[in-house]
Amino acid sequence: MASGASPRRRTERVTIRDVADAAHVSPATVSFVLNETPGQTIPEATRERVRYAATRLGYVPHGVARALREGTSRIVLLSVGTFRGGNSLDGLVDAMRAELALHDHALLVMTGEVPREVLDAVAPRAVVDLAQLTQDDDGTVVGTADGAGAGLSFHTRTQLRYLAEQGHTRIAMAVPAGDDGPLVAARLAHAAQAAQELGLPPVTPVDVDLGDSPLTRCDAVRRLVSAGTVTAVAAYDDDVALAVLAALAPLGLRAPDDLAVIGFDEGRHGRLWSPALTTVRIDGAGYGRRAARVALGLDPGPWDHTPSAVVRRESA
Amino acid sequence: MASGASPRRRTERVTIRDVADAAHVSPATVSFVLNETPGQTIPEATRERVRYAATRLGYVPHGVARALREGTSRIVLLSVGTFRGGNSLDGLVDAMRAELALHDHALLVMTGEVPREVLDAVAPRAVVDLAQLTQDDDGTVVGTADGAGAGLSFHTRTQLRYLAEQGHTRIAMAVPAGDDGPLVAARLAHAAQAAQELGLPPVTPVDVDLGDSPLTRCDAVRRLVSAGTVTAVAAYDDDVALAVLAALAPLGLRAPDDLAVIGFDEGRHGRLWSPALTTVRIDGAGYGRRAARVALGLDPGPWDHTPSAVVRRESA
DNA sequence: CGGTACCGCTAAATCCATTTAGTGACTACC
DNA sequence: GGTAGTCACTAAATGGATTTAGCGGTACCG
Repeated sequence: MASGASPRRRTERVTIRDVADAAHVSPATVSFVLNETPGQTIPEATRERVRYAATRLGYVPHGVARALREGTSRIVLLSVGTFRGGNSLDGLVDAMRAELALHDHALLVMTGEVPREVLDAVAPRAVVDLAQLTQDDDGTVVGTADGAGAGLSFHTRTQLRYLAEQGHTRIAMAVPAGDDGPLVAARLAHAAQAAQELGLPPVTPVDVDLGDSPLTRCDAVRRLVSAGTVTAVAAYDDDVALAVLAALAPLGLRAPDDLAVIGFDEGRHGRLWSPALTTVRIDGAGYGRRAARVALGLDPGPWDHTPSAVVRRESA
Repeated sequence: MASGASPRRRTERVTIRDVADAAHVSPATVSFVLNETPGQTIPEATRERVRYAATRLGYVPHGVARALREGTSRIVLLSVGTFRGGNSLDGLVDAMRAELALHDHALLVMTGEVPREVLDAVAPRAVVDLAQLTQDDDGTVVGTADGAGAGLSFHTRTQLRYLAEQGHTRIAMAVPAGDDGPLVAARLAHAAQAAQELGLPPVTPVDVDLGDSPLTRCDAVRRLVSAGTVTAVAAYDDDVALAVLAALAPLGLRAPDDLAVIGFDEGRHGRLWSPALTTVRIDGAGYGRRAARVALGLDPGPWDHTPSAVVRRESA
């Protein structure tokens, strides 16, 4: 059958059949060779023929066909949600990509929710949600109790420890107003835990309005300072920290003397500010590698993150 | 590996065959009805049966299978340089998504280059590069001269016009040092063109180092000001503008009196600065809609972007 | 009445890689 | 000699939707 009379080449695509024909074997054999399928006994001479033909023709397996057969594509989706600004994300993505590449997978990074149509068309091997990943409680998902969650809590401790070392004990944590996402909750929880471990009194949560109203921001900060309840603010991230710094100036206050401010997950703007923002630099690579391995169902291996470091500048 | 449980778990997926059986027709008929394939004569009674069965069973066509058959998935890939671009990107993405949804397509946003494996696994209908519209029908690039380019040039003119209205004639354009990307080149070209149209002398390009070296930044800015060659700076984007502002302070200079500074594509930080950054707000929606239509091979229709607006604050 | 046109629908091919079941040829061992 | 086992490889099924070719029937035209 399949009378070779009319090879209707619709596409230019080189298929496994082309390789098979060129190497004088069947498509099955080609698949076995190229995938190094275990349990097949194929002499080196044949393997060589197949590989040579594949290379010569420039054969690349059709990802879609493979996905149909295998059930999922060799893609992992990373959903970064509304995660904005943190520089550690770059490192995380790079490391994740590298680790996935070792296992013949690719990484697709998306912002926000993953729409069903995308899920359906891409059929990713796994979906990693950054929010879940960083969640403390051993998630249903990729995060494990001693995994990323512990990592985040670790970095929050770094942040608070620095303030404590500077002599601060009455500390607030500034979080973006109106954000009830899991990341905010996680940060507050980690702060509470870290405060306890460091022998500090509980941190006060403070909402900071990141919107267009400077007045609201100033209000929140004024209340903080005038009440004299706190001497330092650990911010949710660098953006929040900058908002706090921006609110200080019109009040005639200045960091770090009137209020020490430390950011988190170093961004690109803190450096430019005056006073320059002291913050915490997080190396995302460890998380990335780990997330990749978990996503593929592999043993994540030992925890290997680089300790977070305080970037000491002027604001704290 | 780590499993005795049968991996042969049949998927619960409802296929077109299930719908066909339930509606007592063939899969072909189901396909015709659900896709409203033109040229088929199917009585309303049958259509109703099919649609009812599909709804009742919760049938969703398998994107991968469809992509295999059709040659491409119903996904359009948008490749952006970086997530941290201007805010207009949000509007652009939203509008693009909406327009694509009208045609039963989904949008996938990626940072940076699209790796070949992803291209291969997703088989997108088209790839849109933010810097240059490209279509991936057969790998050919279909950048349109009056595409995003014309729009960008329009906004650059808005930026320069504002400075001209404030009485400035000697103007520099600050671009990120070390970035030789197409966007930078385009901005400079547009600025040259706009200057000519506005009857201004040519704008001076200035490299601004966004890296960790404040000294370099200050140098560049000092040269600008002390030479007295320019009185205003139009920045490549808000980040560059902030870097310029940050360089002014240690020199004892202040915007807008010593040097007027205007940003571009309003970001989130300019508002916080002192002096607050005057910038240009761009509505990305028009571009998004257009990009979507071009990607699908439809008539893009007339330009429908909202005119860009100057966000007047303090720095210019 | 023969021809044709259309209606309503279906069988089967197609897209491409993977994988199961198996075949023919050969060797090994009792 | 016969059974078993290995080797080297292949045919065919599989995944699910789309689409072409076409079938049996009715209606209409000349």
